[in-house]
Amino acid sequence: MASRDHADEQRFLDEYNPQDYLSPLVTVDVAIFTLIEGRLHVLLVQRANHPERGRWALPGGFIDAGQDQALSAAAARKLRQKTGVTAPYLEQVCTVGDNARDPRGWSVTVLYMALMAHAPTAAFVDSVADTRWWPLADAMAHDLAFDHRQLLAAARQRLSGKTAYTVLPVHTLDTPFTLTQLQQAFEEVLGAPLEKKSFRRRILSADILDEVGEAPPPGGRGRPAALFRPKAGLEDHAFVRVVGEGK
Amino acid sequence: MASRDHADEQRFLDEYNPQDYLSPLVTVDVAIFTLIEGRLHVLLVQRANHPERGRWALPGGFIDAGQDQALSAAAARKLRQKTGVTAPYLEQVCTVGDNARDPRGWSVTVLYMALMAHAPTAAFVDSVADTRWWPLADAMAHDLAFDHRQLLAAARQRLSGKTAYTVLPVHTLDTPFTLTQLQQAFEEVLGAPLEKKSFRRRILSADILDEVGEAPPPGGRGRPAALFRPKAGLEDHAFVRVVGEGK
DNA sequence: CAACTTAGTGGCTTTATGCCAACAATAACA
DNA sequence: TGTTATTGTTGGCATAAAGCCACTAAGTTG
Repeated sequence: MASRDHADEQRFLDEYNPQDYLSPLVTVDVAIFTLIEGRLHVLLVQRANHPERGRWALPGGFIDAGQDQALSAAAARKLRQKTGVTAPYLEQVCTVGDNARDPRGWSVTVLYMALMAHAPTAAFVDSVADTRWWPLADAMAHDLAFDHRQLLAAARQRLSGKTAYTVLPVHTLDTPFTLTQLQQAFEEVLGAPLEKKSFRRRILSADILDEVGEAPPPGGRGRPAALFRPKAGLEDHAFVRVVGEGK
Repeated sequence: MASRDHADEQRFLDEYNPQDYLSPLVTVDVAIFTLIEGRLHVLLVQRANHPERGRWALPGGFIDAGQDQALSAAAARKLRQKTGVTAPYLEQVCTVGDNARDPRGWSVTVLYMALMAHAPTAAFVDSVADTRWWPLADAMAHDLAFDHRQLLAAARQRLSGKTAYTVLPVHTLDTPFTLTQLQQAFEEVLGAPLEKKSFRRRILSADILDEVGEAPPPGGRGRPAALFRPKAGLEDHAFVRVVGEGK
């Protein structure tokens, strides 16, 4: 009976033709964030094809059934094509699907968020046509393709939300970095100032950074600062309490 | 030029035929949790069709382009069909997609998690064929269809993770409830005992419940307990700190 | 060496939770 | 009508992690 059922299933699969069923369009989009001169930026691409040709949009597109083993691989591929980066911080944010967001009909997009340091990507991004880093506020104010404005807002919210109890902004910095730089990254992401002593105590007592030397002070003025490098596995670290509830 | 482009796009859309493009299969699955006699249960359905016929699986299936306006509507529909419940707590968990999870080829599933009280659903669920509440541990130990074991694990993890800083388990109880019942729901979800005083202080000072009377003690023994009903908007409440870090 | 600038710390306050013991309200029972 | 058992509720101090603010440290510039 089990084997009978198995033969049954085999026959079903042999006769199965994907063309017979109409699936929604499935895309993957990535909101790639970085810090440039201390400000949050997001990577946008000007659409070369219909629909919404000419509009700026999040990098993304269809899944390549031949190339992509899984959704996250598809997201990583899009990201690699636009930035050259192969191992960024990459996290799934959410999936949006309905019959109105794309003129072609029912469509589904899986949204990812990525973080990376700017310096190593700058040259590559410059070389990719119709692709550039936008200051986040400008991007949010702009009229993006499809529902990408909402997608961007969702990614941004995930970023700040998670920054409250993790060390996500680490991934937007070049290593090594100083604690002041890290704090500024947090402040930019959270959109609010943090208290120096509390911040340093929180980060240092979490034991997630290795001290790796000293940096000359920025602008040549002031005391040199200790440099740190993230320890392995720090993306898993979750604080028991949220940061920045004072004032 | 703008209108030229617009006409251009119109022509593109007129000529667009979805059949020309091969999209992955898209399904929506829902992990529906409830408490029965204090223990976490999940709703499973025995598959009536190939593939994986006869295996138990999470309720779910294809999007109905005619009926479903959006992904969340599709999830709500599946849930309504199996439980009769129209307004449960429903949250998107994640989306899994690859070329190996379904024998028919590249497939994507959007996983939702739902919470509901048991009593109002019991009769309806009983009346639906091939559908029943499984104790969570049994379900996890069972050989479910496709990758539903992993999906179930992901939903379960979201549930306990979020319970640490919200009041999610409220949605698994009939209203009104006592604080002891709520605490027991938390403990079952978290898999660890909580301290009575801390728990009560935390919940009460959050000001998210309305006191609505008194309940006779369970089993007729002991002091009667105050009854509470959740205030509107309590799903948004997030505590600044995680619960249950002691011992 | 004084003035300025940025990094880092001391130490007290505040907030939220952990912990444990006491107290309160009911039912069953002697 | 106590007495005991059972469950709900609260008091009060200890502890953990943050907030706050002033002060010290280590450089540069002139």
